[in-house]
Amino acid sequence: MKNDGKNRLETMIGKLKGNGYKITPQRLAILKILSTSIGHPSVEKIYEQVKKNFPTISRATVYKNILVIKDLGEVLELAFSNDSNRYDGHLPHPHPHAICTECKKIVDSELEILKDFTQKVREETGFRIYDHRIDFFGLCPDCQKNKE
Amino acid sequence: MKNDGKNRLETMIGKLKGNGYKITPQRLAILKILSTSIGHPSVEKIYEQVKKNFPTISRATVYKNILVIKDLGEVLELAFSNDSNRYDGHLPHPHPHAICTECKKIVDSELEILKDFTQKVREETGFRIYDHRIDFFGLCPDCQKNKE
DNA sequence: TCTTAAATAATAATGATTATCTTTTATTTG
DNA sequence: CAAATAAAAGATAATCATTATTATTTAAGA
Repeated sequence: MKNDGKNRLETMIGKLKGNGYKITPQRLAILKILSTSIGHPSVEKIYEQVKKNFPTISRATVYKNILVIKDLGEVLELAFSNDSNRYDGHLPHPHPHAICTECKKIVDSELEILKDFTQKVREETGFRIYDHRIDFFGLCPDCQKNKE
Repeated sequence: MKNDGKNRLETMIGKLKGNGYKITPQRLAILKILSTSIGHPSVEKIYEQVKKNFPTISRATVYKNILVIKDLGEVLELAFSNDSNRYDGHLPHPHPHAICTECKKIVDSELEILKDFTQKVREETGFRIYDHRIDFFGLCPDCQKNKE
């Protein structure tokens, strides 16, 4: 059973309060976006969104809030070297993604064989593994159509 | 049967010549390092190495050469957002890696189930997939020992 | 050997993210 | 409820790997 945005938001707020963080209006606005977005927004996207209600907000505020929420394990950061980071506050645990190289869309994936996979890597390399990053790159259905 | 460094080097040189690129001493030195290293060196590591024989070499030369070789598909680039890129000229096709978060060691992995994995993502998302990036993060055996 | 397009080397520019610092504000406590 | 204070916001500067630029040098074919 997946958490809906409401529950995610409450979880996030609870975690922040429990760790002594204040709930400011700007922070709340950022939390709302992170908890409800399934499109893996960038800082810029979040900034533009929040700006509608808080015209004086600074990009730095968005960055700092995301850092706090990330450190509490409530948002997954997908960092790219040549593009801005993208954030998933809806499914904050590592999971595979399909990334469209054309429109930069990012789609979640849930794969059962992932556990076997991790176990195999463990056996093969002797690493103690505690995180992963699995991205598949290609064309999403929309962009495939547009290329015809 | 894996290519040894020698064969890899010859393959790279052939591809460069075949595409009208000149073989300069600096370029050759970079090719040699890329073709023989199994440790996934960074630009800085390559730069320091080449500098021993070519004290006046510029970092820009290393960057530009890697770009050329990468565009010819002869080196795999592993880009990180908070760390320098790392390069694999030994196995230039996408494959899973185990990355030590302590010492930054990068170990190759060959996994058979990868094909099933990719097929599953294809079915699940409708993407036309042509590339992937699979990283497992953790502690390598050496760093596990040092933590005891 | 000469020619010329490409490569090198030095340096400036880029751009996302982080750091710094002052002002403002959420929350606690008397 | 007001005052105190620690944290957050906002503005702006700094960072740092990578890319772009430009003048000089050089590999390789004629």
